[in-house]
Amino acid sequence: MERNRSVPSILCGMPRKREPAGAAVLQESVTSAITTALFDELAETGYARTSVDAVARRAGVGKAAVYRRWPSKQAMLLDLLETAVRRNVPEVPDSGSLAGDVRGFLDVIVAQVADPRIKRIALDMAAETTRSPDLGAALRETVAGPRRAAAATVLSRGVERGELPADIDRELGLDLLISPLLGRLLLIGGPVDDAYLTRLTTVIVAGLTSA
Amino acid sequence: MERNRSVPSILCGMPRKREPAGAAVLQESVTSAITTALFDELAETGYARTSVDAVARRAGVGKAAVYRRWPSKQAMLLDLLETAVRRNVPEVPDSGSLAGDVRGFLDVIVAQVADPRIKRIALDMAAETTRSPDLGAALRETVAGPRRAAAATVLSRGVERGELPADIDRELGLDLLISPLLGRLLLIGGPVDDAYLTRLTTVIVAGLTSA
Amino acid sequence: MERNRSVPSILCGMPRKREPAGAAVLQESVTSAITTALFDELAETGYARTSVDAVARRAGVGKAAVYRRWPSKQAMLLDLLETAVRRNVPEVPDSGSLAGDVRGFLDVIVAQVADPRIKRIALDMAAETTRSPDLGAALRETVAGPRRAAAATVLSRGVERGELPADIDRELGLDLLISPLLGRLLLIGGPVDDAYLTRLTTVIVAGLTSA
Amino acid sequence: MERNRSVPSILCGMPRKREPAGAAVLQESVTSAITTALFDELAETGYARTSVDAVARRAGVGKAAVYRRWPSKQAMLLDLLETAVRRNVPEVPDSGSLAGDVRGFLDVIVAQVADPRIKRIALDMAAETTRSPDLGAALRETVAGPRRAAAATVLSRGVERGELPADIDRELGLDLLISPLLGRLLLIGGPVDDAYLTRLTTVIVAGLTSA
DNA sequence: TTCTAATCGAGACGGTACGTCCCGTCTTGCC
DNA sequence: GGCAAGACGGGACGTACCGTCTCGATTAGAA
Repeated sequence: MERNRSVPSILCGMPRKREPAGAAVLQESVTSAITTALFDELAETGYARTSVDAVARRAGVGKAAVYRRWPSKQAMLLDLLETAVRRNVPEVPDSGSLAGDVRGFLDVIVAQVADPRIKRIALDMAAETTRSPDLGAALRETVAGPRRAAAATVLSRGVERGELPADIDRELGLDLLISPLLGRLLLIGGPVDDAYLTRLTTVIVAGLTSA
Repeated sequence: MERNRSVPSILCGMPRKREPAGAAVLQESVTSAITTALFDELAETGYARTSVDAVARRAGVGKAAVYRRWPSKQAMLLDLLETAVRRNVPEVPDSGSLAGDVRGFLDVIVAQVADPRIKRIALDMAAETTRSPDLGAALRETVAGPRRAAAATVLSRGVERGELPADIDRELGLDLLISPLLGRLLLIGGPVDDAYLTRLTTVIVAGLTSA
Repeated sequence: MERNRSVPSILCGMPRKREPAGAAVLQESVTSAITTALFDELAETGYARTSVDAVARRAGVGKAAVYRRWPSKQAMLLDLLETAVRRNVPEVPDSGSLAGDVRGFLDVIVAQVADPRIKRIALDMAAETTRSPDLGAALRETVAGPRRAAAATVLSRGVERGELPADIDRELGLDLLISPLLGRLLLIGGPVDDAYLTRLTTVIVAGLTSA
Repeated sequence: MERNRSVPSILCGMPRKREPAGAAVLQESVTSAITTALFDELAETGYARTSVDAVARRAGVGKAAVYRRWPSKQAMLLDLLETAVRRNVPEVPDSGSLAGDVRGFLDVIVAQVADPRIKRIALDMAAETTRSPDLGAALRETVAGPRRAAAATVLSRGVERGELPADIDRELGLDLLISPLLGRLLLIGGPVDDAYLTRLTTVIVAGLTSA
């Protein structure tokens, strides 16, 4: 039942307790068949048009097997996003300079959103956030949290090195590191190539220094 | 028949040509009843859970009246967004300084996304963009276009005043003006108050100057 | 407005009185276009699937033009049946013998139901009769009445000639003349050729004589 | 799954084969709830105005449950008619005389058409027959067939007893037994009481004898 | 090993919404 | 006023999913 435990409790009606006596256990083969089918279905039809029926059919699995693992279509999607995103926890190596660290951080973000499926689900979830505050909180904790922590490290190193003032506005700094790139990647949609990242790094460093 | 003409052709099957002879005409009273009902329904139930049946019922209107105007639920929503967004074309007065113009521009964005319904629909549409490139193009033209134009004006004035280098990277400049705030408003979700905007203005100006 | 006068008042919500003063008049060309289109539509799609919209479209006529003439789809159909049926009022010439008259009467019935469209509408109307007693009465008066009158003439001549007893059961006699053939034509559906009619004439005469 | 098997294949898209493995099965309780609701609805509103929505609502059942059993409203109605009609297969006991057998046969017909719902559906189906030859064939086989067989028995017994000539025209004899009464019951609509049946028996016997 | 309980695929269940079609009425502008 | 065109409110059609529930058959832990 680790599966359901990985979904924040807000998102599940009630995570099963269980395993009392002569119990059976969710078969991993079934779980992974569903996961694969879901990813394929998402890639083909998109989130809004993905149906549980279709996923189960594609996985050669009964619908009940899906609902035994996740309490709803949304929870299933969310769990998927989280897993995919968790697989790539941002880890920004100390490059020795603020500019290097900033560029490293940007590269990590780009790498993570490179998969268009991630982009889709992320946007869908962001949209859903406006309806469900609980979901927003869950996402902020599991998805945004680790990323902001990594960004905070970049800022801290800058302060330690003396490249940034000690009283820098952390909140604004984090936004400056994350938002411009994320906004372009998810909302604006223009190309994000090496040159762009290089110039973006420059202006972010300038911005941070002035903050 | 301005109604359907206002929807980009990609979004409707085919905008009606019409008015051959003694023709009937979509009644404005019905259109506005539907629009009102749709906005109310969106506010109450959210995009995903808004049904055409419910909108028609609330408007005291037959379902056919809806489908006579828009070819699908999606097209209806989209047209709505466009209309709402078009009602508030950004107009940044010349404040005499780059910092003033930047702040003015940020204020306009905040004002437009203030209505949480706009925020919802905007995110839903952004999400849909990842599935339908045509839709993305339409949105970029009608929604993003005017905003980027306003931002471009801010940059131009800065160059004229000598506050910005003449060879400034326009693309990056526009992103810097738009993305950080939009990212926070739509994706990150923290508070955006006067103090935040003031500090954001500072770092943007710093960033632009260095670009 | 003779048109609507021909529909029994039971079938129309309220037959127009009209022609009071500076009145306009329904154009005969439109009426006949509708009639033709209706017949064609019936022949192609059948009663149940015939829609007023389709008839009007085929006639190149506005729907209102139809509803100006008949209060409902059903009334229109009924009026049509009545007209078609009235065009061919049964007229059984005195052949000089009971057997000859009976055969003549049967021939008239066969001729009238020969058109499969008449058969369809007749059955549809019979079916509708079970729901609407008023319609039943109207049909009995305008459709069945004249036919039973013609059959009654056959019986009367037989009595006059002395071929039938004077106290013959008229009701049963009429049924015997009409039902067997009508039942076969409309309900059973087997072939009705000359030989069949000859033999049927024989048994009907035998039956009548014994009544 | 006998339900769908009982519907002639012409009427259903394709009767389900089924029961491959641990399969689900249409629940009899639901089927009978639908059947009851349908009969009630027919009695109240009549065939043409009976809607699947209303039947499902009255049965406390989802619309899908109906469409899982029958492919269309029409097929459902037809299956119903067949079932109702099959429940009462005509069985004419040997009364020892032709007149007695004829009267017995007439009584059976009257009994079967006594339920006005049967009458309605029968006429509706007869009407539909003119549009769909396949339906006509199906009805002739399942509905008319057994009745004509029973009538044939009456004729055979008459021949055996020497009351009828051995070379009697069977086809015409069957028509004479069935059509007059059916015509009156379904098409003409006058009263059919004991006296009427008595006299009708007399003329039919006379007709048969002369055939 | 045997028992036993939760698993499995399959799919029926009550619902809700979809987008289409038609009914009979109403509206608009031309004649 | 009639006319063609067609929008109107209403409501049924048949389809597709949702999330739940029910079947036998299978499988795996506890006794």
